[in-house]
Amino acid sequence: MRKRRATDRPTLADVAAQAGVSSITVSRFFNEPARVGEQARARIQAAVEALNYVPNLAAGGLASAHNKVVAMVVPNISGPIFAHTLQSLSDGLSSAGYQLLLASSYFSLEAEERAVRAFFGWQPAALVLTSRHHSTGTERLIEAAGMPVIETWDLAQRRQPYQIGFSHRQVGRDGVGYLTARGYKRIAFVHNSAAGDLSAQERCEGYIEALKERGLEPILYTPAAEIGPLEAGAQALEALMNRSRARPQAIFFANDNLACGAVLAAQRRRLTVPGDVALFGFGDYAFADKLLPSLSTIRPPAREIGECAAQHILALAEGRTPPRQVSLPCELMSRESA
Amino acid sequence: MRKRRATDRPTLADVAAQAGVSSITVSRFFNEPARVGEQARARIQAAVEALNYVPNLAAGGLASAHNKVVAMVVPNISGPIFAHTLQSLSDGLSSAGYQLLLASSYFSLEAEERAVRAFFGWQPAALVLTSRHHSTGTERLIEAAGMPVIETWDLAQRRQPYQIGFSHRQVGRDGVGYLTARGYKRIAFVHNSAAGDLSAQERCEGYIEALKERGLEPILYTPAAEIGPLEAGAQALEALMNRSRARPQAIFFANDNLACGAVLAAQRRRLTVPGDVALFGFGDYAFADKLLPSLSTIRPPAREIGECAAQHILALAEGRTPPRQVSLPCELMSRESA
DNA sequence: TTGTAAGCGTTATCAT
DNA sequence: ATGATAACGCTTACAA
Repeated sequence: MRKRRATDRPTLADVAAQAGVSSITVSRFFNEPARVGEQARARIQAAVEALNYVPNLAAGGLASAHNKVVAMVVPNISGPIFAHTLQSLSDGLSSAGYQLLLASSYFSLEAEERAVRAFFGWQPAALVLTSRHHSTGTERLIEAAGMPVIETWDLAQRRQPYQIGFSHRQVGRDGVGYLTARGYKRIAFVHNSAAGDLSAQERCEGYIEALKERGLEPILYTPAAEIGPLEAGAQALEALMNRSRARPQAIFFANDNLACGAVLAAQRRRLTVPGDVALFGFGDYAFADKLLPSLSTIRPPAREIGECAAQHILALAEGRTPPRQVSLPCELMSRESA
Repeated sequence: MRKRRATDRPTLADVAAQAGVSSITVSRFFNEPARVGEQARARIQAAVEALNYVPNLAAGGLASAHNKVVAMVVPNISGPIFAHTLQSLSDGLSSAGYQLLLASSYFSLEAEERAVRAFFGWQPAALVLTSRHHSTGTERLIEAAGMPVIETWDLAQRRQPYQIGFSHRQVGRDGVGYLTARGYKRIAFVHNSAAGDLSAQERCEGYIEALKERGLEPILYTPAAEIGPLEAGAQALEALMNRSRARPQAIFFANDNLACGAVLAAQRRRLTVPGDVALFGFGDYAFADKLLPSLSTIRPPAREIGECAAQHILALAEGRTPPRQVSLPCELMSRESA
C-alpha cells in the first residue's frame, strides 16, 4: 500500500477525524447540511476552520459526475461586444457557486472546436457558445455532449441547443424606423468591411425590408475589405457624400466602429452631423456617447443575454426546463448624431 | 459491485478494450506518446476517433494532483483595463493546453476571497490575482496554497508571490517629462474621484517628484467623491480653468475616463485643446484615439502582463524558476490633446 | 514497450 | 442521523 499524495492539503477524511465523525457526514455537511445533526455540525464547522479545509472539486465532480463549472467560448474577450455578456454570465453563475471556464476562438471554427473539446474534459454543467456556426467536429461533440449547450447572441431556426439572443433583422428594421421617424428619406446602409459577418448581413436585410415597406430605395455601400473599420467608415462617408445623385441624408452603419470612423471623418471635414448627414450605428460601444456628436445607435442586450444564460443553466441544474429559444429586445440609444 | 456511471461517455478503459491494450497504455498515448509502440499507437488513435473519446480531466487531475487549469481573479471583466491582460493570458495558456477559470471581484476583498476559495477546490496550476491587497482570509489561503500565486498589474515590495506589473510612480514621472518637454510649466494633477485608488496615488507621487526635480510647483485637484468619472473630469477642468492665479497650462488626469470628461467639457465650452489647456490621461482606453482632439496618454502594458504571466506559469510547470518580479514598460501615446 | 495493482478525494448506495 | 463500502476515471509505482 503505497501512498502518493502530492499535497499536504487536508482532506475530507482529515476533517472527519478531527471532528470525530465519518467522511460521509462531512460530505453531507457541505452538500445537505440539514441532514447533519446539531452537534456534529458544530464540531465539523470547527474542524473545517481549524484545518482551513477547502473541498477538492475535481474529486467531488468525479464522484458525482456533476461539476459546478460552466464553459464559455467567445470570439474574443477584450473586444467591445462580448465582455458584458461574459461579465453578467460570470456574476449570475458565481452567486450559485459555479465557476466559469473561458476560451476565445477569434472567430475561428477550428479554435472553437479545440476549446470545446478541451472543455468537455471537465464535464461542465453547461457549454455556452457565441455563434451558431460550428465545425462538423464541434457539432459531433455537441451532439454527444450529455450536457446542455446554449448558443448566444444570434438566433437560428434549429431546435437542438438552447438559444438566447436577439433578432438582427429587427435591428435593421428598428434603425430604419427611427431614422424615417426623424424625417430622413434617403438612408444608406454601410456593410462591415470584415467579410463573413452574417449577423450584419441580417441587419442589412431588415433595413431593406423596412425601407421597401415605406416605398424607399435602399442605398448600399461596401467598403474595401483590407482596411480597418475606422478607415472603412471614413471611406464610406466620403464616397456616399460625394455622390451627385441619391446622396443620403442618413447613413446606417453595420457597427459602431464604422460609424465612429464616419463621425471622426465628418469632424475633420467640417461636415455638420446630423445637419449635413445623420449617422447611425449598432452596438453602443463604450465610445458611442463620448464622440462629438455623440452617436445614436442600437444597444444589443449583451448583459441580458448573459443573465438569461445563467438563469437557464441554474434552472437546468434544478431539473426545470427553460424555453428553448429566448429573443431579447435591443435598446435604441437616441443621441446627437441622428 | 454497483455501477453508478452517470454519462455514457467512453472512458480510457473503453478505448483500451477497443484497441486491444490496457488502460495505462492509452494513458501513455496521451501523456507520453513516445513510450507507446508504433502499432499500439495506431490502434489507439483509431479507437479514440471511433469512440470520439475525450479524456476526463477531473479524473486525471485527481490522480495526478496536477490540473491543467489556471485561475484568475480580475476586478471586472468588461472594464477597459483588464480585458487585454485576460485575453493574452488566456491565449498564452490555451496554446499549452491550459484552461482559464475566471471570476471577478468588483474591487471587493470579500468577493476576491470567495473566488480564491472556490478556485482552490480545483487545485489550479497557478492563481493569478490583479491586486496586491487581499483580505487576511485570502492571505491565509495563498500561504497554504501549494501552487504559484502571481500578482499582476501593481508591483509591491514583498517577495512572497510572483509579481508582474509596472511602476505607477514612473508613469507619473513620464507624464511630467512629456509635458515639460512640450513646454508646459504649470501642470495640474487630477485625482481619481473613486477613493481608495492607491495606484493613482502612486502616479500622483511620481508626478510630484518629477515636478520638484524641475523646480515646479504641484497643483492638485480632487473631484467630489460621489460623481462619475466623466463628470469629475469636467468638474476638474472647470475648477482649474476658473482659477485666477496658477491656472494650469496642462492637466494630468489619474485616468482616461477623467481626461475624457475634460475633453468633452472643453469641446462644449469651446476651449481650445491643447491651445488653451493641454489634457493628458492614463490608460489608453479604447476611446482615447477617437476623441476630438485625440487624447495623449500612457498605455499600460496590459497585454504584455498577460503574456508574461502565461510564460511564468508554463515555466513553473516545467520546473524552471522565473524571476520573482517583472517590471514592464508603459508606452507614451503622443496624440493631439497634449 | 507493456501491464498489474493501488490509490487520488469525493459521493452514491445501501444499511443501521 | 450516521456509517461502511464501493465506485467515479485516471495516473503513479512497481514489475516484467
